[in-house]
Amino acid sequence: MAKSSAPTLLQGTLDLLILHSLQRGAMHGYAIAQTIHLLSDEVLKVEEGSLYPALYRLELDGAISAYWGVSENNRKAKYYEITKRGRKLMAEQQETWSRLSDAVQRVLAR
Amino acid sequence: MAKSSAPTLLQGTLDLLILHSLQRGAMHGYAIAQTIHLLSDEVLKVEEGSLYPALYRLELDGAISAYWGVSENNRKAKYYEITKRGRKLMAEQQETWSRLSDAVQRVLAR
DNA sequence: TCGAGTCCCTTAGATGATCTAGGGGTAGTC
DNA sequence: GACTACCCCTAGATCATCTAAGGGACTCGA
Repeated sequence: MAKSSAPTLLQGTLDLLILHSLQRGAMHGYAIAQTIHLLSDEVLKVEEGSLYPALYRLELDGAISAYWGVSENNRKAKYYEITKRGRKLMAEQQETWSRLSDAVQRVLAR
Repeated sequence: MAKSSAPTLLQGTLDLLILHSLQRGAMHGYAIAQTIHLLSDEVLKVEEGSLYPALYRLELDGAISAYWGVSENNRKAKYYEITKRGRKLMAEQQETWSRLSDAVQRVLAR
């Protein structure tokens, strides 16, 4: 029962992190994972088996759109852009995240 | 796909919140849920269907121990106490929570 | 030129926390 | 006598994430 391995992500934050990354412009999946890893000072790690299904979900939902291109390393890569709907979704999720994480902080502080 | 209803809890924080609540002394389940609700300024809401299985898990794991008693309202109630093992677990989970939520904050701030 | 390493994508299946939605019993109050 | 608040329990579903696999293509050093 005791889960020994440290989690690499907080449940429920992946979509938000992805959408936030895409705000700076189109990126391919692999780069999104790297960006999150780096911007979090290597604390957060997005597994590929989590990332790609999440991208698929977000695309289905209309939050992002995809097109095939070529990466800086000259490899075929699927680029994602955030849509208007995606920006709205991101704002909502960021608001929710703030509300809840602040609430947890409050409880733990008392 | 679009989940419309606002979540009432951050996934992965329930055990931590419960253990933290029990630090002040023994409490019965119903009161734990109320405490979390109140201390979070009514933002966090613990459903009974989440709470009791979590208490059962924690007891199985040896993080808390239980005994039957009578509540302030003169009702039969199951009281829980945090164990030494539970305090250790709580410290670890609090550390993990801080690390990860800070990391999310960092990413979102950039 | 060949092998290793990195880059990039995909997917099936397992896992596990939480919620939904039911159940039931008891005490106090109108 | 009914109603409300208090208190506990559990089966089943849901859903995000991870594990673990597989594959193709480019680059660079030996």
